[in-house]
Amino acid sequence: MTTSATAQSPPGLRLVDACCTPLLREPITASQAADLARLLKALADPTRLRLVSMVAAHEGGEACVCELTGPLGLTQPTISHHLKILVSAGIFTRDKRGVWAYYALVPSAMDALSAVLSPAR
Amino acid sequence: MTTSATAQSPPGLRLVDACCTPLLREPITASQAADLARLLKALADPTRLRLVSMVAAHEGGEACVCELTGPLGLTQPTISHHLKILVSAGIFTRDKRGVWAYYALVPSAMDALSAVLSPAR
DNA sequence: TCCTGGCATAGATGATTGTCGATGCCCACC
DNA sequence: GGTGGGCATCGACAATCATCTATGCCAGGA
Repeated sequence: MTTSATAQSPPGLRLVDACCTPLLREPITASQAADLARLLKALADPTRLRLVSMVAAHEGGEACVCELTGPLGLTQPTISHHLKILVSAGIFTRDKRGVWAYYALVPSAMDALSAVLSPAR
Repeated sequence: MTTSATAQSPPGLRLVDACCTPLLREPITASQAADLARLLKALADPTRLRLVSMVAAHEGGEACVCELTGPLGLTQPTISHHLKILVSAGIFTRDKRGVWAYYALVPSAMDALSAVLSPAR
């Protein structure tokens, strides 16, 4: 049984707030800009982009920390730190099974982000 | 005649590099991650997001600095600084006409970014 | 030619961030 | 109950960043 734990914030909530306002259609408000900037800031790092890419492409769509530390050439605490940021932003989910912590992508996250940034139709 | 000036880097070049690699399809390389992170970092700021939104929604798709300083409540040098970052990232173009400098969105920029972030089809 | 106004640059400063080593927690297995 | 390993947290440090004030540059009008 999967005991999901340590939900630091409603997953993807501020994402929904930032979403659905086309960005290029009309001037966004200050708070909308702040929310969207928080989400983009979580992605605007080479290590975190590689984490997203590796987890998404991994078999089963999930991976544990021990599988991510090696290829990136960074220490385990650093990887854990980046993963925490991605979870807080609503991009990743964390599922602790036994000793291992499995991280997986929230599909709607990248979907919504892509929609906000795409030119208004 | 529009005398475009101060092209600090090939506009949108590193954007094309980062583009066309779906991110979620297969693990991206370190240099691809660095390029994409540079682009995202240029957008991951509330002020710059509002600038993008305001310019895109402005009539004619362009705006001069004097039209952007007021609504944001920041000083003119700060706005110029953010605009320079957006131009360097290939997101904005700069066109100096007489005393005024007009900034406009590079359409393909947000297009490409949105495509990279969208789930692989 | 001398102002005036729009914009860019320079230098400084406080805040945020990415990374590390050290350590603590918790689960599973002897 | 003790032990080992996977992972998170803590504290520190260097680097980057967003913002400001002061100043310089340049085009257009008096």
